[in-house]
Order: sequence, then structure tokens, then C-alpha cells
Amino acid sequence: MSSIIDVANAAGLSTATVSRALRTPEKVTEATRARVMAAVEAVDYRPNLLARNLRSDRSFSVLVLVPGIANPFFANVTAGIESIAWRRGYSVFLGDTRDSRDREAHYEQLVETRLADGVIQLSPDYGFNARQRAASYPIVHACGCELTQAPSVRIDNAGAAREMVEHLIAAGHRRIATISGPPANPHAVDRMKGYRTALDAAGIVFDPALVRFGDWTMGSGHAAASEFLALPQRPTALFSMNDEMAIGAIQAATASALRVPHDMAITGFDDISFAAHSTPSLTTIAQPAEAMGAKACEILIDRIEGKSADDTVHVLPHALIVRQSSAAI
Amino acid sequence: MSSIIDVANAAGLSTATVSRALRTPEKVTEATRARVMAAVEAVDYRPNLLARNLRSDRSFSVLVLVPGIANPFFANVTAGIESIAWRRGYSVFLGDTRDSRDREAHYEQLVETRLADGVIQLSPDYGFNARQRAASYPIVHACGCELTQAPSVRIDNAGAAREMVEHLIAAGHRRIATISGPPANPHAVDRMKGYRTALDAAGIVFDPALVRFGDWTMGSGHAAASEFLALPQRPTALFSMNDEMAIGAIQAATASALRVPHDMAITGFDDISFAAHSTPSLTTIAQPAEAMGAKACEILIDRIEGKSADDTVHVLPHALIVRQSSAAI
DNA sequence: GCTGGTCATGTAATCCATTACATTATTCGC
DNA sequence: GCGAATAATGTAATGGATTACATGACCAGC
Repeated sequence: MSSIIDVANAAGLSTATVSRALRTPEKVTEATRARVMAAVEAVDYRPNLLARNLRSDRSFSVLVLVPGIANPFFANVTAGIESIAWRRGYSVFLGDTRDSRDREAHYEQLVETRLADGVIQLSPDYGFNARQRAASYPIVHACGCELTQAPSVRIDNAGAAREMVEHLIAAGHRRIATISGPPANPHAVDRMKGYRTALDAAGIVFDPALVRFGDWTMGSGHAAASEFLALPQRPTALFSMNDEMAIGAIQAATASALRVPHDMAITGFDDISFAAHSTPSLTTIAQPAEAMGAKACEILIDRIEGKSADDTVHVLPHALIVRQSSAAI
Repeated sequence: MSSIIDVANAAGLSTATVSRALRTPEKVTEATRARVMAAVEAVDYRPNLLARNLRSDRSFSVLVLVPGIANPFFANVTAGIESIAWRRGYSVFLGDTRDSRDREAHYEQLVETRLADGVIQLSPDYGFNARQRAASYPIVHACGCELTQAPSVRIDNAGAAREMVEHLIAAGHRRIATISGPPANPHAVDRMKGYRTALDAAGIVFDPALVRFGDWTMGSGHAAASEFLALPQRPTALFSMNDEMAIGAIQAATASALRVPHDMAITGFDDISFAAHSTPSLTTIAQPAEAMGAKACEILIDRIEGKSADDTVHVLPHALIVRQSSAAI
């Protein structure tokens, strides 16, 4: 309610001096500072940040574009973003795009209308219009794919997928199915590449019948796994490209009275918290979700503040986490 | 970059007319509107919302205070909030409090400094200082407990817990343990009430040895369940006050070679998406998480806009979802 | 004691969109 | 065809904080 003018009046000073006392105390006498502080208390002053931001043409907030906040992986990345934003004095706008271009475009208005200083994009970008957008305001990708331009953060999806499949091959598997994400999804594309690389390296012929495309949900994993179970020659291992679909697959296998991993090994990707506690616990690839969000946020804020124009692709380390669902056959 | 002045110049009109053409088109000639639109295109104008908001002393954004966005239940509530905010033209600030009073207080500055118009609180409030806060700015609780004042949204936690325990009793259980949340947590308190009510009604003596307090995480559920399994006289059923701890408990039971539900029934609370896909699938209480968030957001925005001063406690319906983990013994 | 410099503070412009009030143009009634 | 009413547009104040520039106080040096 009360403005800087009220403080100035209460302190018998000008608004300029009050502003200086609050924002650049070293430019003001010790005595003045004390008078201002007392006046601030007296009139219960809170600066109107809309006014400050208008003047400085900065909003000290960042927009997070997330395909779905209900997805635990993205929620973790978002948590990492929030922790850095908090530390550096920024607020976080949550832009849940629900995979809609329309919503995404709408949310970008927040930056164009000055309500946000930059964007962290969690959807992997195909790269087609990224250049154009990068020009108009700071944007950092937190969950990039191989085609995502800098500045961005990602893991080596292809390499991680390859490791996982090599792990299964090392355990003696030859018929290794995969549940991919949507065919055009960049993460799915990268991981598929790793899957095939590992097969090739082991001299295993790629079999399209052992590939199904899900939509990252447990339900789609369940459905895909059911189809594999119905094959005349069942795969002995199943590489799911995320943990949710793997959990759905475990459920399907268990429902068919198969034992995981003895009858079929099942592995996931992401290492969401549920992976460690599923029954059986899930072998998966740990992505440093929070660190990815945090790193992306650091890069974004550095850019916003002109501290550094980091223009590299940060590839953070992943880790193969072997648990019960892939124990050796 | 370009401001309303640039548009005015390009169109040969005053800024007032441009503003009217854009915000209250009916006050302006068809021809003028067209000229303005053309000029807007020509100079690539985007209104500076900081300026608009300063003038109107409104920010068209709401702050969501969430104890932890990585928790799927809260993520779902948040998704519900976001969908309504979006529909009504508001943005959502994500305030992850990590259960810290300090962080919460800091985030409340967003409202006091005019960057947000109101708050949706997901932590259940004990009610002690809610009155005071309610006076200074609009605040709505989305996940209330029995003590939470209006305006708020909640389910009947005690009633739901009672139903769940009655369900277990009906299945023949008499030794029913519970994994509570932290002792002082309002949801845990309410649900504990329901647990005891059901026991009382069935003439089962409450046994403190059958109560453990977790912190809502799967790990704590695992630990609590392990302790129950070590009891000389093992409980035959286990009511966990959220799904995560129930999933941890299932894991612990399975690891001890117990079969769920045959050797021990285990039930949860919340019906997060993983409940339907755990192995065995989890009997739980479905909370309308998205609807709770959505309702709270509607109430908040109505208050902000002065449309209605809904000052009631909305108790949304829950549902007992019986799945495999509690099949009759 | 005067000049020049430093420091603290004040005055007023600024950021940009909105809107009360003023002005001009148009239309209607008779 | 003229005054009144209405519609369209313009002028300038407004919101609140920041900051360039101006002013005044004070001190050092000579």
C-alpha cells in the first residue's frame, strides 16, 4: 500500500535518497540510512517490484517450459531449476505446455511482454526454429538431444542406451526388444540409435518386430509389453526408453505369470525415484535431473545478466544403475 | 523493443487511441482499428506488461506454494492449478518451499511486492496464523485439513482413512498397522483419526506398536514396514497414509518373501499414477488432485477479481479404489 | 579567502501503458 | 441549418521506483 513517497515523507527525505539508502547504501550517510530504515518500518513499506522492473526493463523471473509437470522426471528437472533461481534471486514461471505448440507459443509471450527474462525449455528441440528464437531472447535447453543447439544441457542419450543394451547383451540376452517413445521424439531417436549401435556391435540383427512405440506412459508400456509377450518367440529382455513404460511392462509381465528378470529382464531409463522401489527394483540409466535443471538455470541467468555467453552443449554424466530387474539370467 | 509510441507514430494516432484500439476496440472506428493493427504489425509491437500491470496494480499471476514439486501428488494439484490459471489468463509462479518456513515467507514477498495477485497454498495449514495472512492478500488452500480455514479445498481425510480401514476390517483383518506421516502433519493427524475411528467401531483395541511415523517417502515406508515385519506378531494388513510409503512397504514385504496381499495386505492413499501400475497394484484412496488444484485456483481468481468472495470449505469427493494389494484373505 | 573537488542530497525525467478530462468531429432532432 | 447530444480522438496525468543531472555543503590546498 505505502509507496516510496510515504517513506520519503516519513523520513523527511527525497524519494531519491530513500531509493539510494535501500539499494545502494554506500552512497548514503549512516545516519540517513538509519532514518530511512526507521521510516520503512513505520509505514510498513514494500517496494513495488512492478515499478522497479518496468524502470529496469528486467523481471528477475524465468519461464520454464515443461511438457508436463506431472511427469516425475520433468518435476525433478524443474526442482533443480527452482533451487538455482531461488539462490540467484529469480522467480520461476511454470509453463506447462502439455506438448502443445499453441500453449508453448502463448507462454513465450511472457518473455516478449517483459514478464520473464528468459526461457528454459525442457522439451527436446528438433532444432528447426531454435536459431530464430535464440536471437530474440535468452533460451536454454535443459533436456537436449543430439540436434539441440547450444546453449543447452543434456546427457549422451545414445551412449547411455548403448550401455544399457550392452549390459543386457553381456548378461546373455540376444532377443532384446525395446519400447521407444513416440517415433519422432528426439530422445527416442537418440536412444534408438544407441540401441541399434549396441546390437550391431554384438552382431545381432535388428528386428523391427522387437520395436514398439509408446507415449512414455505406464499404460503404453503395459500395452507394448503385452504385445511382446504374445509373440511366438518372446524376447528375453526388454529395454524401455523410460522408467514409467518399464514399470508398466513389469506389471504386464507379472500379470502373465512371468518372473522378472528370470523370464524376462526389463530395464528403464531416467532413474525416477520409483525405479528403486518398484518390485522388482528397476535397472535403469540415472540422469542427473536436478543437476541438469540447475545447470541450465545457471547458464540462463548468466546470459540474462551478461555475465557470460556460454554457448556450449553441456553433456552431463549418466550412470547405469543395475538393480533386480536385469539380474543375470 | 518497440513501444506503444512507435505504434502511434506509425499509425499517425495518439497513444491513447492505440491503447483503446487494442484493449477496448468498441470505442474506436473500424478504420482506426485497422490502421492500428497494421501499425502493430509494421513495428512488431508487443505490449509491455510490466507497464500495464504497474498501472493497474495487478499482475495477473498467482503463486503456488508447494512443499515439493517432485512429489507426484503435488505435481498433479499444480497441474490442475495451471490449467485453470491458463484458461483465465493468469500465469503461475512456482514456489517450492521444501517445507521451509523461511522459503515460504520469502515467496510471500512476491505478493507483497505486487508480482503476484494471490497465493494457493498446498501445505496443509495448522490454522495458527492463517487469519492474519488472509487479511492482507487472497490466499486459498488447495489441500486443506480439518483445521484449515476457508476459503479452502480438501477431501474428507478422516472419512477416507476410516473407509480404507473398514475395507481391511471387512476383508477379515484385525491386526492392522499404519504408516503415518510426520506426527504433527495435519493430514496425518486427520487420517489417524479415521484409522482409530474405524478400529473403535469394530471393537479393535488400538495398539501403539502398530503405528510408525514416516516422512511420506518410499524409503521411510520401506523402513517402517521392515519394522512391522520384525514384530513377534506381524500385522496382517498395513494402511499407509500415502502411496509412496505403501510402495516402499510392498518392496520391503516382497523382499522378505512375503506375498502381498496374501501374507500382508497393503494399502495407500492418494492414487498417484504409480499406484495402478505397481506390482501388485495398490489399493488406495483416490483424491481428485487436479480438481482440487483447479477448484482452488477458480476460487482464488474469483476473489482476486472480486467476482465472489467464496468463503467456504470445499470438500471434494474421494473414492476407495480396491486393487490387488488388498484382495480378500 | 578563493578555487576545485568530493560527497550527500534533491529535482525532475524516465520506463510504458492506461485513462480522466478536454477537444474536435459527427449525427440527430426539429 | 442550428444547437444539443454523441462519438472519436487527443492531451496529459498517473502508477512507483530509479537515476541523470543539479545543487549545496564541506574540505584541502595554496
